[in-house]
Amino acid sequence: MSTGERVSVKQRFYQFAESQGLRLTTQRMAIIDSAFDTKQHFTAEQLLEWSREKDKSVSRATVYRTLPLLTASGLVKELDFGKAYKFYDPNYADHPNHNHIICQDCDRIVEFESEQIEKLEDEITHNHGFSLRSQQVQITANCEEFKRSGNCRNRDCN
Amino acid sequence: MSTGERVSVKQRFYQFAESQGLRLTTQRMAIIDSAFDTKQHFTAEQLLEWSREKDKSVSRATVYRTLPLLTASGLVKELDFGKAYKFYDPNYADHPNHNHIICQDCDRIVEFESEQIEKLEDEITHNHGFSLRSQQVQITANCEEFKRSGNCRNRDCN
DNA sequence: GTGGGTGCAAAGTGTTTGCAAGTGT
DNA sequence: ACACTTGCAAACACTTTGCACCCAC
Repeated sequence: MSTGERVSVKQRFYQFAESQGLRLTTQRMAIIDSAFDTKQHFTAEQLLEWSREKDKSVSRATVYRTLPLLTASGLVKELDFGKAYKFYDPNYADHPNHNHIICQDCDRIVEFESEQIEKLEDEITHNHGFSLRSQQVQITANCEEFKRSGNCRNRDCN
Repeated sequence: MSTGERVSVKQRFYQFAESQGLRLTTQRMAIIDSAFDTKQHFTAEQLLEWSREKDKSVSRATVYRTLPLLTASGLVKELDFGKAYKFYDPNYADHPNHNHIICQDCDRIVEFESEQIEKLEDEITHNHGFSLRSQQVQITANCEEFKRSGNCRNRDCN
């Protein structure tokens, strides 16, 4: 939650970029900073918008060309919630095994971790003769509160 | 695994169709039969291909117009494995909470169930103030056997 | 200086839709 | 007969790419 934590993730990406010999253009820096200055899940379109606030010259093409670099670093994860567009999650550096509850009422996405589920997944995977590489749990849910009152306390959470 | 089981799922869809007042055109029947005559996960394109084997007049548009009917019945589930196209799984009638291991080496998709994971998911969801509507676990895995020998015993499984 | 990076616009890809013609009930 | 369905092709929405120019190293 601290700012220091965030900065360090960004720094980690810059290290990754350097190790790959990637050039640090102003456009790339605007995109990278936008991606790691938030804890929200974002879409390509949102990332473009944020990046343009920092550097008006950023084009959609460059955003799409930069996204694979972000995911290749392992610091951002691509998520597919079944919509036409993908979401990107910048919180995997700190919480590499977190999962998601997607509320159908308020469109909120809540993250959670469970060592017990991780352990079971690992067991099951090995029992089938595989080794686990990555995992993902998506829970689609409703909140009763929203149904009753037309509002939802989870709206404030994020 | 018995044929009887399969037929009954198909019957269940026909009941659903009737209850919704859907007309049973020859095209629809070709598509429905194709969907429920397999236990494999399929894409829209594969479903079109199978349906055309039964009735050459089936068009891509009709397949795409029928897929939402299949999922609306609850007997087929739409799955997103992060590819450009979606997969459809006709095994949800018998195993409504099953999950998937996706092997990166042999592209095999293995299904599994775990009451323990279900229970944990339910707990976690309620603890966050939600009620669970549906869930989905996707495990991406490697099989060591394939890496060593260039082959994979799971290739035969399905 | 030069090779990687960029913006633009065109192309791609899976999916959806308007419309006139066809068909199950 | 009438409303629901269909095939076709055009339209869509998101993403990718070819190309000439640009700029970080």
